[in-house]
Amino acid sequence: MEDGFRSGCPINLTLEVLGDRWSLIVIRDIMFGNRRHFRELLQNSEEGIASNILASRLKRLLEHGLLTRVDDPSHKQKGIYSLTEMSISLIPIFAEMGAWGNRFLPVSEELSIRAQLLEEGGRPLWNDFMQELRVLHLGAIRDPQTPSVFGQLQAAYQAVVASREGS
Amino acid sequence: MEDGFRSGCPINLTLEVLGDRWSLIVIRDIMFGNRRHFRELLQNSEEGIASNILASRLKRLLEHGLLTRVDDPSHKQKGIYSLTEMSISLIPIFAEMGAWGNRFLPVSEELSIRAQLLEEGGRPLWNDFMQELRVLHLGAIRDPQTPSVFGQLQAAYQAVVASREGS
DNA sequence: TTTGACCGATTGTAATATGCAAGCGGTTTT
DNA sequence: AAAACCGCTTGCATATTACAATCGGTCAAA
Repeated sequence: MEDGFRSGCPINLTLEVLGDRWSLIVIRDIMFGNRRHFRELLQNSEEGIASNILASRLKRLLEHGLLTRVDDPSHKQKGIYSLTEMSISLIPIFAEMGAWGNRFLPVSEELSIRAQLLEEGGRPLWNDFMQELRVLHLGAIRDPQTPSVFGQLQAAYQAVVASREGS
Repeated sequence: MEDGFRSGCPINLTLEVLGDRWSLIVIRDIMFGNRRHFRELLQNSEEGIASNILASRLKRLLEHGLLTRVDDPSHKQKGIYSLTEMSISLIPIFAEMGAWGNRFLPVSEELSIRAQLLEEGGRPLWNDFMQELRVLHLGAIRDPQTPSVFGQLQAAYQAVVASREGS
C-alpha cells in the first residue's frame, strides 16, 4: 500500500502529480502552443518560467509518463518533447479549468478565447482535439474528415489579437 | 493590467488560485465530506494536513471568495465554513480530475467509487449535486423531487467499505 | 466548581521548493 | 573564425512546507 502517496483518493493523486504552479503550464504550452523544444517552452512562456524549474518539471513529467522525449535528428543537442495518452487525456480538465477561470477570474480577452471555444464545443470538440493531438504527438493517422481543432483555436486567438490591435 | 498575476490566461489564473497541494483537498473535504469546522477538517483528513497549513489555506480561500465563514452559535470558538457559488462551480473540475486519476493513477477502491459515480452520472448528476450544495451551503431551497446526490455518494462509499470488511 | 477534553489557531524550527542570474560544454549558423 | 544558439546546471537568496509543541479560551461531565 505504501507507495509514497498521501492517500489513494483520485483527486489527491491527481494533485500530487499535477498540483503545483508549473506542471500544467508546461503541458498547456506543449498542447495548445505546440512547443516541442526546451527553448521554445522557456522563451515563449507567457508566465516566464525559470530554466531550472522548466528542467525539473520536464524531468518529473517524463518520470510520471505525462511526456516522452526523443532526440531531434536535425540538431544533436535538441530533444523533442511529446504528449502521451495520459497527458492528452487532460483535455477535459483543461477545458473545465479554463471555463471556471473564465467565469470567476480576471482573464485577458485574447487569452480567454480558446477556453471559451473549448467550453462551447463541449465533449465532441474535445474528442476531436484529442484525436488531433494523437496525430501530432503519437503518430496516429489523421482522419481527413475532421477539421483541425488546433487550427480553429489558433485562428480565433489571432483574430482577437488582430481586432485589438486595430481598435 | 498588473494585478500580481503571472498572466491573464484562464488556466494560469486557475492554477494561481488553486494550484497547490492542499487548497483543493480542503474544498474537497468540505464538499464531499461535509466537514464544516476546523477540527473536522484537521482530524478526519485522509492526507493528514498540518494545522498551520490548514489555517493558512482556509484564510487564503476566504480571501479569494471560495469559502465563507460564520461563527457557530453553539460554540463561541467555532466557526462554520461554507462553500460559495465559486467553489460549488468547481464540481466539473473535481469530476474530471477524479475520472483522470481513476484511469491513470493507483487509486484505492473505496476512495475511487465516488469519482466513478460522478463520472458516470455526467453533467446532469453534477448539476443535481451543485444544487444540493447550494441548499447545504447557501441556504437555497431544496427541491424535494431531486434525490440527494450527497447521499448517493456516501452510500456507495459505505457499501464498498462494508463489502471489503466482509471479504 | 473543578477537571479534563476540546476549540481554532499560532509559534518555532527544519526541510524543501522556488525565483533569479550566471554559466557550462557543445552545436549550428554566418 | 566568430557569434548565436542548444539543453541544461549551478549557486544563492527567498518563500513555502512539514512537523511538533503549545497558546488562551470554552465546553461538558463529575
